[in-house]
Amino acid sequence: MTITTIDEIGRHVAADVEVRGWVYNLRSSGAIHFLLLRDGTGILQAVAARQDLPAEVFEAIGALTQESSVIAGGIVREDRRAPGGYELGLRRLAVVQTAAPYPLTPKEHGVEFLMDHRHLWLRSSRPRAIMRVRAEVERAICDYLDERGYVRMDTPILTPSACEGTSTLFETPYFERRAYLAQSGQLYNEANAVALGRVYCFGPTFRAEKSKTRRHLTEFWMVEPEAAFLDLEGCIQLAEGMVVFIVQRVLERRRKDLETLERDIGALERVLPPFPRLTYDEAVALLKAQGHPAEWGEDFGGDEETALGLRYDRPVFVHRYPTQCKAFYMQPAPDRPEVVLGADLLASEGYGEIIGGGQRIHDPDLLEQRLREARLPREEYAWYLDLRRYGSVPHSGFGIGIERTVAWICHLDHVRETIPFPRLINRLYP
RNA sequence: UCCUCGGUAGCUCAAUGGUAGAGCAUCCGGCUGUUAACCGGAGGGUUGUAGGUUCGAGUCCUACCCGAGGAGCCA
Repeated sequence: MTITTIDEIGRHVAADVEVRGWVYNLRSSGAIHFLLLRDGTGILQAVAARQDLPAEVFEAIGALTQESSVIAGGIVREDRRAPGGYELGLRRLAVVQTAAPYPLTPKEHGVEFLMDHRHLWLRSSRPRAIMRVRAEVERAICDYLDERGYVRMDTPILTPSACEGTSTLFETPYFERRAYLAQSGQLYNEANAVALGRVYCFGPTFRAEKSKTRRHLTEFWMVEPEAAFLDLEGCIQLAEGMVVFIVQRVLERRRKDLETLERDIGALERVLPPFPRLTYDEAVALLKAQGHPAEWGEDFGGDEETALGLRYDRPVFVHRYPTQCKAFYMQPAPDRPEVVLGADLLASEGYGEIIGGGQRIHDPDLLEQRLREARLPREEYAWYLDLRRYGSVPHSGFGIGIERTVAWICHLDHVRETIPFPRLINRLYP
């Protein structure tokens, strides 16, 4: 007798095995019970025939409730009538716990109810598939960067300054002072990149914006690579290679989960280099031609990002945004200071921005000037300015949002399904 | 903060201003190959909250609360 998981059940045909898991569903026909078991790796039909089991065990199976935990033993056999092609002919069954009436029935539920029961909802097929894709995306990103000599250096979550930009931060007491939850590892990454050459951080970020849209969370995860001696072109190539690598890896290792989600796999298979590139100027012209009220100098809204992303069958880079709508540290183009050497990557199928980044200012005088123009307190940035005083070099980096990337790859309606316990403006429980 | 839509049984939803119902879930019974199984029966309600109009309000009016979608916002 061997203990096995459901995903490996096919290796044990005709063997006596034990499966440990939970009751997903029970159908009964009087003298035969069909018990669907799940164990986190898959779903298996277990069949209990009256003649094969002691009467009390047969009765106990018939009385099982959804999500009761059990240890089931029996003979594995192939059967075309069974979901998945294999089933377990039950010989033994021990009930670990009989579950109370389970709130999530095998019927449709509304968003609010599901979100209130997120701790239970995670047991369902769809969230399980999404979580496996998310884990694969995270691992692919780390593998891609590790293979290219990038060193993971985690940046602080508690930070002293509230004045990094226009975004609203979460504030928290810090002994006798105040601290703020990080909205990016960007600035610290730049210090790290000068120390180790190529680095990345991978952590949660926090934004206290009152955004209520399908692409915003207040707590989300970002990977941010940063490299010394990297220009905008190198930065774009690094980002393009990463996105292609992620998609290929998910297609290779998590195809079953994409099928569970009924994802159009052909659309993902078309995500190959080179990605189209538009300058911001070209993007504005295209949007105007389509009737969008895009004005030069304004950042794109959700509708504009969606419209641009829908034009191509793979993600599109938009680069050289107006200096006025981007962060103070973005490097102005040498021949055209009204635009910066930055690029955003807009996902295909209308999913909007998944990557933002570019080249940073390396000239100390220019950085001081931009700090003044942005009315940021110089003393808060003394250490950041130091990076330009001691061996400053051109450098670049970008941030990729995990949740938006997973939502795009899984083709989900909302980023809240890409993280186990999403934090939204009106959602802190569970 | 603004706009739109919504809140009825544990869940998903019905109900011309006139007796609050169905499916699923739960409980009882039936069925030896079920596929969100099926068949029969039972229990289950302060219709988001507070007012108002009316002979009579789930339904109409006002305010508030909660949720969804979107806008603004979002280095």
